Amino acid sequence: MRFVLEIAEGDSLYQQIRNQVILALAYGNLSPGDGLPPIRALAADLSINLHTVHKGYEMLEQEGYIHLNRRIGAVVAQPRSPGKDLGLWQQNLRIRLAEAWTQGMSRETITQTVQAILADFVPVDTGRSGAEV
Amino acid sequence: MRFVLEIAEGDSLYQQIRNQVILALAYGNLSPGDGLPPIRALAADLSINLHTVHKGYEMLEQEGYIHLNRRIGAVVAQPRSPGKDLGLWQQNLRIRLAEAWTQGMSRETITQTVQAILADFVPVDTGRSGAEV
Amino acid sequence: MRFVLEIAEGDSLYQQIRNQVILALAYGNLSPGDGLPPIRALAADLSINLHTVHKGYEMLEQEGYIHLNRRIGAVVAQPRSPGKDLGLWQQNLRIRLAEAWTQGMSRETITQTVQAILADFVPVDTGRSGAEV
Amino acid sequence: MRFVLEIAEGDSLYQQIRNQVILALAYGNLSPGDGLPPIRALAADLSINLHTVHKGYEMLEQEGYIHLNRRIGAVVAQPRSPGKDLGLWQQNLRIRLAEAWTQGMSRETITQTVQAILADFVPVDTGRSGAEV
DNA sequence: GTGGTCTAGACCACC
DNA sequence: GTGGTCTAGACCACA
Repeated sequence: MRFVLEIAEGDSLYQQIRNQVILALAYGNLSPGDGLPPIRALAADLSINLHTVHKGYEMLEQEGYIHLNRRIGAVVAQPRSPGKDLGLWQQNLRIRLAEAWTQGMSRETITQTVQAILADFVPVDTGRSGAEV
Repeated sequence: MRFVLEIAEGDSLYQQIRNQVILALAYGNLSPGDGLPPIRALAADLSINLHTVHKGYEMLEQEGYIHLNRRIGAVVAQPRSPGKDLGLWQQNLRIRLAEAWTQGMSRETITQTVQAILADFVPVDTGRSGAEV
Repeated sequence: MRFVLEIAEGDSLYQQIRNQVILALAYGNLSPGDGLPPIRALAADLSINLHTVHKGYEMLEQEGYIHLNRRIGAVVAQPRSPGKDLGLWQQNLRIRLAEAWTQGMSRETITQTVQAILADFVPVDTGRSGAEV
Repeated sequence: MRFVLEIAEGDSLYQQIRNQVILALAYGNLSPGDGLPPIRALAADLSINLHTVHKGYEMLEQEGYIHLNRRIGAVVAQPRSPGKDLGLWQQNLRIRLAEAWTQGMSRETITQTVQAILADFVPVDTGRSGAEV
């Protein structure tokens, strides 16, 4: 997979790494069992520090998205049970939607935007896969 | 409107103030023309620093949500055109949805969650005033 | 509270910091609402690096034991819902008990040891408290 | 006995091997005099490195659980006197219990959990042999 | 003055 | 060669 860091957003570098991995998962560019680039390699590739990548990977591991393993590096985990703090997530979503709403976007437009995004998502592949890494 | 700050949230205090105002707008607890609490009063009420409240208000003004006026204080602005940086907003929304998707939430569940949130939103009243502050 | 780092155990430094805080909580030397030493101060006190302390605090925050806040530093959180991954914890406990068992410790002796430890624990104080920091 | 390695566990592979042997001993699936699988066989079976298995066995030998013999392989030793570093073990147990306690588990619940685990343990059979390996 | 992020470089544990 | 830990020092964001 290709990582593209859109620097200059509000998000920190490691947050962006975390987000990119999750997006890649949702879009099917990354599947359970796939390996992520070694920390050092990705760091070199992005010209950022090793520790910054490490922190991004650590965050993903905490959230259950990947496993970090000394032997085989970082691999995408099988999707687990709910886990996620749903309340915090919903509150965040609520704010995002409120932003659109107060900007004059109609319920229909917002819903369509959401649908359009969801339409591109791909079911998480539980089996093997040869996604490019 | 009542401001409630969650000290434990990941968002900074001024971000929370900003978010609460937008949510209040979406839920109809605040309408264009309404006045926001004076900076000093709110700061005292929340027992936080003046600067923090000011920063929150400043952010809202930059985004076009309110007008800051030394004489009459902060008042909610009329909704403007799509001013918002749509690309950044969509990208943020996309990540939020991808989080849910990769956690196993179905399109239907996600859509329902969105609908449920939108259902509670109230059209921004462009010709009223006097909402309790 | 006093931190005593028993170096040379298998645990890493930040793990030991994490453990000490949890023990302090169990023994009532630390209560919800209490402040932990600032990262830099503790680091200096223990003659270890700032980042090592930071990682320990971060771990505690992830586990819900404390809140990290730019304004007021690290404070002990109110006890939350279950949270903890019970399965992993039980497996760890099981191994610990199996070690004792296979060393010839009787059920009675093991139980007594556990009781003795539990006897010294103090209910988590939900109210204010003036525990020394 | 069957070895099952959890790649996602925090413990290293050789630690897991060591733990599984001790658990097998406690549960009576392994008894003094029994032979452990040959290093090569186990390594092949788990598809891990020879060194890793060897390190696990070495650890067990240092702790007095097994004897390593070039001719007859690894055999479970007779239980010895309290050899174990009791202080370290107790401290570890104390932390485990403190975790549960600070998560709100009551003395009764913790004790019951301990009892439930102990109930399944089987006295180490000092005069048997031939358990399936 | 507090924590948060990023960089840099070293050494270790595991495999 | 992989991730894990620790050190060191800089700069930023928030209050």
